[in-house]
Amino acid sequence: MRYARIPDQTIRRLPLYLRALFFVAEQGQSEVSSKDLAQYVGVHGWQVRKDFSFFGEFGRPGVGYRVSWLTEQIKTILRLDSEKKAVLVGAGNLGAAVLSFSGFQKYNLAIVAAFDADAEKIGQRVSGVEIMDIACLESVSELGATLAIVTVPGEVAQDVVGQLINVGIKGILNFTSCRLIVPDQVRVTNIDIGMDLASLPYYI
Amino acid sequence: MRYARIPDQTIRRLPLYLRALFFVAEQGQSEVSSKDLAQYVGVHGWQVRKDFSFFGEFGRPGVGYRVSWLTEQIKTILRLDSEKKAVLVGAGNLGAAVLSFSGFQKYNLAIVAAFDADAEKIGQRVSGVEIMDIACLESVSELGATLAIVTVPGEVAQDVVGQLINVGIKGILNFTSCRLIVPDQVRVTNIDIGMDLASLPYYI
DNA sequence: AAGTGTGAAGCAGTTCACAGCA
DNA sequence: TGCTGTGAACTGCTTCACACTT
Repeated sequence: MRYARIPDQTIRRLPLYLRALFFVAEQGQSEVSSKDLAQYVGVHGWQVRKDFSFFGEFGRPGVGYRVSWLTEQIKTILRLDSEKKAVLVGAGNLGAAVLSFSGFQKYNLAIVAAFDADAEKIGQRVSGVEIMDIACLESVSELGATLAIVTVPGEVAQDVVGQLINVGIKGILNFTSCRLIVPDQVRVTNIDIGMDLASLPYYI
Repeated sequence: MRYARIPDQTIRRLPLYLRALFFVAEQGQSEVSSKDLAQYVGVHGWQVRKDFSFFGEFGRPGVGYRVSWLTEQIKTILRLDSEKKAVLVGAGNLGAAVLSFSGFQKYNLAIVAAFDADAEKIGQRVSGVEIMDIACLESVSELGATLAIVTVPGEVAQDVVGQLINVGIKGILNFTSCRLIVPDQVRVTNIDIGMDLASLPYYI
């Protein structure tokens, strides 16, 4: 099944497997079976094995998967084998909370700069990252950042995103409740806290 | 097609339609076509019509959908026609950012209390919500809250969630990077910022 | 003329069952 | 014996085409 077209759903599960592998490694395990890995992710063993089978033969029958090696494989597939740089735009409450978040490192991600329009905030440091003037957004290309986290007010989101694309940003994590219009080569992931909470009552 | 079993994917799109309807209403439109609504959500018109067809006949041929009426229908389906109460646990950076978020109201959601373990924070008010001692979590049942937002450190997440379920919480918005183990009647939505950002490099 | 509602076709992802390997 | 890898069956969602309504 190697080298076939990879189902989108499989790709979406890979980060979950990676997170589970971090957890398994912390427990001190060096081998893990598809069944155990599946349990941490909330799927079945056959789903795990099928997903991996699209990329090659990762495991050893009768034994399972070597945790460290599998981790590297998935990191490589997800392009997390080399460090990726991200910038944050909008250093309000939510932006500052994201800057203080320490969980990016294990994915080889680094926030290298933050931007805001508020003169009060410019020059200040939040969690070791200096807030720069949003008018200086062109410096993003020199920093080599390809990812952006957008935590600005909704009214300016589309405008900011247009500028980000101009300076070479290819992936956007959008915390505003606006649908962003971007060219095909740019990927957007939306996190809409209000909508996510509003999705729950249906199921209860 | 009315009264058939509703596809899960359809349910997941309903909050997106609702958000789009809020936007359309703000523009002052009172009617909207499936094609226009689809554009705001990023799907095709036939998808919108098919989704709505599971619930009944919502539109008028040649005209479109009445914005206000359709909004009410979707709110009813999603159980957002009456106010739902939520509590927040963990008033750190991220928790405070969520408390200051003003986008819950239009979904008929209200954060009625916040909890933290830090004695320094207890008694303080953040965005009009008083921080209470996490030891007093049982007061949640008196408040009538059924939803919870969990922004505590990962190490205590599972423990906190166990307590929340004991006091009647049925839906959880989980911001920690831990998989929560909950009974079948409890629904969890996970937001893992690190993992979400880590998903982007594959596509670029 | 414009736009909805839906049966049927097509496609993608999930699940199964089991052969094969350590 | 235990666990992986995978063709084949199955399931469910998406897409289409068009009859029907205003």
